[in-house]
Amino acid sequence: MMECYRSDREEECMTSQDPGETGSLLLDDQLCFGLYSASRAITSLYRTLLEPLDLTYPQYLVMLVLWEHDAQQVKELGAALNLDSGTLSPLLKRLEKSGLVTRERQAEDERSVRIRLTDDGAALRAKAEEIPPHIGAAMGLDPAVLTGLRTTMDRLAASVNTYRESFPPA
Amino acid sequence: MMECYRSDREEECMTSQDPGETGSLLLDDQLCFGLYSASRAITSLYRTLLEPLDLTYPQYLVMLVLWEHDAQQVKELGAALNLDSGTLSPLLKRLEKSGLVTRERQAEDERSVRIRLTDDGAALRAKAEEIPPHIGAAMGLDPAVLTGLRTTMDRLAASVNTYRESFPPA
DNA sequence: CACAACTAAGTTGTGCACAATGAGATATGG
DNA sequence: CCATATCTCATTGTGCACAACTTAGTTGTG
Repeated sequence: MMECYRSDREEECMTSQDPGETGSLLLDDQLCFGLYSASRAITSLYRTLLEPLDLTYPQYLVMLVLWEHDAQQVKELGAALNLDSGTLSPLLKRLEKSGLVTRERQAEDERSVRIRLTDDGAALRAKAEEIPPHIGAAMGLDPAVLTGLRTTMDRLAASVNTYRESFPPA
Repeated sequence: MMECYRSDREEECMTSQDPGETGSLLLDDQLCFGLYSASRAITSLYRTLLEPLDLTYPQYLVMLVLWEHDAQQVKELGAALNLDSGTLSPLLKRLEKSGLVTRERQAEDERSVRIRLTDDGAALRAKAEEIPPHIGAAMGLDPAVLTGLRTTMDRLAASVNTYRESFPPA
């Protein structure tokens, strides 16, 4: 896939020779597609690493948030991860069924549900400690590049979201 | 949430002052999560931009591949996009139902199915030309950074995939 | 107080991703 | 030749994402 693949009838390689062109249907998606591919590759690695913990990557993200700060509302988890209740509600039910969290309606505001780690959920943190080093090793980037990349990603997401929210421009 | 919250047993705030530290549960995911967020933000923008074309982002990617090179096998599309038939088969059926592609079994090898653009599918390219400029504007990165980022993403995906394929290391 | 506006969470429906499995076609070795 | 392995695609099942909608609770106003 990184080389130009031949179909059975023609060779139209060499399309990538137009570096200044950011508006073509060829080049446009090379960054977006690269990002999309990299994101899927990382999720795939997490799938392998998280299999012993019986967690998916989004579930692991929720656990990370809770390990940092227990007993949050669904709304707060959503704000932390940019996920809405349509994604979180079923995910949290699965975590509850796995015995890692509890879900209880708040007495003071019956609309909201507070998510708390169970003892098992809190204990799982120890096993999770083994994961970050693998991720670091897998990415194989030196810390400076890594830090810069994180900043760039944050800015990129912010910029893209701003653009989208003010769309259409008219 | 953007301030440092304490866990229930240690205070590991200020970890971002430890650039060599790639192994904590706090820091690890800041890059992976940033990537995941950026990828979703971009997909979300594509959703907005692609709505008039009645395409999803993965469908658009398939169309991009076909616009570059028509009449490919499912297997070839899969190689180009790193997607398997479990994802592509239903997606291609939806594109067929939309009238953008045709799917026909090859006579010379009854196992394979060749995907071809219809006239409508080929014509849609003109409308798609309007999309890349929006993406470029939304990302707001200068071309040099953009090119570097693309290279980094490719290397990252490759590195992560290599690591995952040779896992467990034993 | 009544009632509209708002909010938090859940539900429904669509469409990826991906593992696992299966069916049918083709290639290969004995 | 024929048994078996391999290949290509499709199917099934699970779990995100996300839009659109619903339900129930809360708040603000006249």
